[in-house]
Parts: sequence; structure tokens; C-alpha cells
Amino acid sequence: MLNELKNEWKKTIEAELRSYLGTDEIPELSIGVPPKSDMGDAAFPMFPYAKSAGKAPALIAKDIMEALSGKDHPEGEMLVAGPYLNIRFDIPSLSGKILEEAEKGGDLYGHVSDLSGKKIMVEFSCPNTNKPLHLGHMRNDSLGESVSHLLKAAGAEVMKVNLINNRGVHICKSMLAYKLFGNGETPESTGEKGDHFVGRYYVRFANWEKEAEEAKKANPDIINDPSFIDPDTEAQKMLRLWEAGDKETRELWQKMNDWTLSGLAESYKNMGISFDRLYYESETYKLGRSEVMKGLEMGVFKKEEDGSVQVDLSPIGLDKKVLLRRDGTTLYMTQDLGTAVKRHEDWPFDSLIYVVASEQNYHFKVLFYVLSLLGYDWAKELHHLSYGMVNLPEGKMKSREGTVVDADDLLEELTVLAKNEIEAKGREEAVGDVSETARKIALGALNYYLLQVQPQHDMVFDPKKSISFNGNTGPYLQYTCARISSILRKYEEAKDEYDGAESNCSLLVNDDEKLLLKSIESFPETVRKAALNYDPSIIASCLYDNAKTFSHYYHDNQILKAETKELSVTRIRLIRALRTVMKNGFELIGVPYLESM
RNA sequence: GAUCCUGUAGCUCAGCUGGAUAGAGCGUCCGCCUCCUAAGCGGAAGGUCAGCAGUUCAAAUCUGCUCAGGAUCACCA
Repeated sequence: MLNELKNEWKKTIEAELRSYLGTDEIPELSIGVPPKSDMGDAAFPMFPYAKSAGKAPALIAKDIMEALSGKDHPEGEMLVAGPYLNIRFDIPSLSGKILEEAEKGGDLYGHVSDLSGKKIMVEFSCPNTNKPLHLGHMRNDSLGESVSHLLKAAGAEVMKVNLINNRGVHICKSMLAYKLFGNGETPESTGEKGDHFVGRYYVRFANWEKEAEEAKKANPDIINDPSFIDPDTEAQKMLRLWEAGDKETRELWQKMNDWTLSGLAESYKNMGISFDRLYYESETYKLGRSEVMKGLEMGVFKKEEDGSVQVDLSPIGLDKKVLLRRDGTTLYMTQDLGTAVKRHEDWPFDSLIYVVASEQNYHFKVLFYVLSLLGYDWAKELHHLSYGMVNLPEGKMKSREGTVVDADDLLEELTVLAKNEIEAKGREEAVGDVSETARKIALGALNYYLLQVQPQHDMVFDPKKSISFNGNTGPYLQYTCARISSILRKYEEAKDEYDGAESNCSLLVNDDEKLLLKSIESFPETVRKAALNYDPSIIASCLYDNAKTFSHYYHDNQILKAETKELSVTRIRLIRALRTVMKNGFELIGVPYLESM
């Protein structure tokens, strides 16, 4: 609505400028926003026309305003602010329409149709089955889930997929450690969550490996000692057994995978993450071979003298890449090739988005190129949503140094903190289910924290300070929304008192009310921008601005006991529309909505 | 060495399709609960937007170079 108006103004002013300057060739007029709301709602700078007019920008602004004021022009009031020609819209007269849109839209307000008819697959998470999730995975999961919601809100049909990395030598490592040191214990017998149980054996292997290294360093001859077992050699041996389908190895593998996966499923559930389809690397890792063979026949790949198959990447400024080992076995790249092709067969998508850390930029650049060499025209619709690392104040998280922030632990700690807050404020009764509310606050805090940073940027997480419930945080947004809900509840309870009072949008005249109206009006535009850029941080900052404005508004103005009943009823409409925007926005960034907190 | 990413307040981050006085939160200091939830609100202090040069009427924003940090460049995944 406001955008259309701005564009109409732009065209009108440009037309006037053409006749003013006596030429059709004028620089495009840019649309800005004045720094303060009392300066108007749209700003058109006149600088670019100063030279050809031979006049100061301020004078041009004045002339154009005078010229236009006698003519037909779009809705709004012109004012000159130095070198700018500003337009002030009559927000109160538009506010009825704005609120109606939001009321009509309801839970779907903010949804747009830019991507309607598009089928988009989003791949994210992709855990290993040898350890639990950590903070880095959480950023991936939050992003993947949020982007999926954004794409749906933009009209797309979305398929969320996960690729479980359940094979390879790293998986064998935890299996081997369990086999040697496990003594038959199980998650049930120790009372551990399955993924943590298996993860403990993965760590056990790493320690064993370290001990063996030291033993070898102390006594190089030890490798000839028949009683010495080299961990890495042993793990490789196990991998070969696995690939050969050895019954005992496969059974152990199956058992440990199940343990991990049931643990991961619980974590996903707690984090509000879900998938429409799971792919398992054990089922996909061989899929790429026939694609590579096809490429060989097509002549786009080359068989080297040593028997390996390689692709020449010089057209995209890179070196060479092996696609099939000389022994004919497959690689990560081979697997991803096959998986992509299979996915397109399973569900012919218009676009596939890989949510994977920026460390793998090279891999995806090559993958997309190779798929295009194979003649898949959908290869150009593949996107790598590359996101930055989550670092600690002292640098990278390192499992060896035990600095990895475990996902379950973090969520649990936050839940306890939230619970303490609820109790400290004496809100147990108001909140109802304390544990459930605490859990939702924790989740809101975490998702908001992870999503407020632009995906591409690395971020720093300080376990001691980072997650707070005050200020620019998820709980602040939840709190603001809960206050709105509280007012709306009270209004419903005392509705009789407002009988006969009609809402009158022309009463919404103060600055905060105008800001909120503008934000409500532009919410669909905000969603569109976030969806098309795969960037949830745009939603996060919009919601934060709203919460901030509302808090200020709330502090200075009575809603239920405004000067007149009419005004109260109108403000109720405003904050109800605001809650719609907040709630719908929450949905997009994984912040649970709370009726009360 | 090559390629890519990043550098904005003490810390964590916005702002970047060039436009008016560079914004938040945390932390520090000072105020505000007879009032719809103080997980709140207001105020103060805090900046050479890494540096240099260029393009432009106008540069945190675009270009180049320099410096600093990170990632990648495996017949690992």
C-alpha cells in the first residue's frame, strides 16, 4: 500500500523533473526514508539534478513542490526539507485499510505469493550417527527450519530433507571402541540418552588413539609387537567388513545407529525441528557411480592412467577433482551427485537449497558445476545457503579440548534458567505449566540468538554471557507479546464496558501508533525480502523493532483506560493487528508464542 | 601460495540496491513500580565505520591496494 504510493509519487516527481529540466534523460529518482518521522514518510533527494538544472538542490525541491501542488498528484502532503522533497502520508486515513488487511489475513497475514507453484527442497542438519548435536548443528537446524517456514510463507511448496551420515570410518570408530570397551552396556543399562552414549565411545576411541600415538612415539618398535593394536588400522579393517556386509559388524552398526538416532530424534523434537523425508548415507553412498560413468561416456569426465575418474575444473577457475577412486570406490562428492539426482527423481523440485556451513563452499561450487556438466538443467537452481561458524570467545569449539557446547545440555541449562526466572518473579500461577513455559522461553532465546545474526557471518557465543533474557532477545519479544495478549484478554473480559464505542482509525495519531501501523503494513514486504534472501535475521530485527516501539507506546499510553472508549477500542484493534504480526513472525523464526509469561 | 568470507562503541550484533545527526542490546553510571506483566521504560557516557587511495554533488555502503582475522584448496566426510 505505502510502497505503491511511494512509487506513484516517484513517477509523478520524475515526470515533473523531466519537464523542469527540459530533457527525458534524467537520473533515476531514489526513494529514501527521512531520519525522523516528523519529516515525512518518504524522501526524494534532489542532488542528482542540481548540475543540469544549474540550481541548488533545495531550490529544485521547492520548485517541484510548487509546480506539483497545482496539479493532480498521488495522496500525501509534500514538504521541502533542505535538498529533499519529502512526502507525508496521511497514515490515519490509511490505517483503517492497514488494520483490515491484517485482520483479514489472520494467521496467514504476511504470507505472499512470490514463490507460489514452486517446489523447493531444503536440506539441512545432516548429523553423524556417532555423537550428539552441538551448538554448530543448532545454528544449522534453526536456519534450515526457519528458511523452510519463510519459503512456505512466500508461497512455495517445501520439502525438508535430512541426510543421515551413518557410514564411514568415523562411524566405525565409535563401534570399535564399544566393541572393545563396552562390556555389553547399553543406553538402557546406563540410563544415558542414546546419542550421548554412542558419543562417549567416539571420545573413548579418540583417547585410545592418542594413547597409541604416544606408545608409538615412546617405542617405535611397538608396532611389531603382536599384542599391540593400532586403532586406525583396526577402524579401517572394520569399515571393510562393513562394506562387505559382514553380519556381526552390520548388526552392531544397526544397533548403535538406532541408539544415536533415537537420541537425535528427541533432540530434534525438543528443538522444534522436523523433516519430511530422511535420506541415509548408507543407502545413497553408491548412487553417484552410474552418474560418473554417464559423464565418462558423455566425455565430460576423464579416466586417468591410474584408473581414477576426474573432472577438469579449469573452466570455473579450479583445479581437478577426483570423482571415483582408482579402486572404483566412491567419495563424498560422488555420493552427493547421486543423491541430488535421486532427489530430483523422487520429488522434481524447482529449487534445492543446501543449508551447510561455509567451510564447504568449495564442495558445493564443484558439485553444482559437475551436475551442470552432466546436463541437468536444474543444476542452476541449486543453492548453497552458506552460513558462518559459531565460535567461542577463545576461538573454535574443539572436541579434544572439551569446549564443544552440547545442544541438549545448553537447552536444559536455559530451561532451568527460565524456570528460575519464572519463580523469582512469582509468575508460576499466571504461567500455568511452568516447565513447558520455561522450555518455550529457552527455545525462543536460543532460536532468536542464532537467527538474529546474518547467516553468512561467523558469530561468537560466550556460554557465560551470550544467552540472556533481557534486551534484544527472544524472551523480550515473547514478553512483549504476552503483555499484548494480557491486555486483549482483559478487554474481552470487560467487553461490556465498551459497548457502543466504535473504532475510529483517525484517532491513531501519535508517533508510535504511526510506526506500528507502518510496520504492520510492510510486514508482507518484510517476509518477502527475508524469504527471497533466505535470511531470517530480517524477520528478527523487524520483530525487535516492533517490540521496542510497543514497549515505549505501552509505557506512555493507556490502552484499556484511554481518554475515550472509542480510543480504547481503536487501540485494541491496533495491538491486535500487532500481535498478529508478532505471532506470525515468531512462527517464522522458531520463537514460541506465549499467552502469558 | 591461490580462492572465498569477515573487520562498525569495552563486548555481541544491526545498518551496506550510495543520501539528512552511524543504531540497538549487554556492560558502566543516573532515574522510574498507588497505574493494562519492571523479562519493562527514560536518560548519560562510549565511534578515525581496520588503514590508504579512487569514483561521486554525496561513501560505513561502490572500486583498488595494504593490514588483521577466519575458511577452503584430500583418491576424508
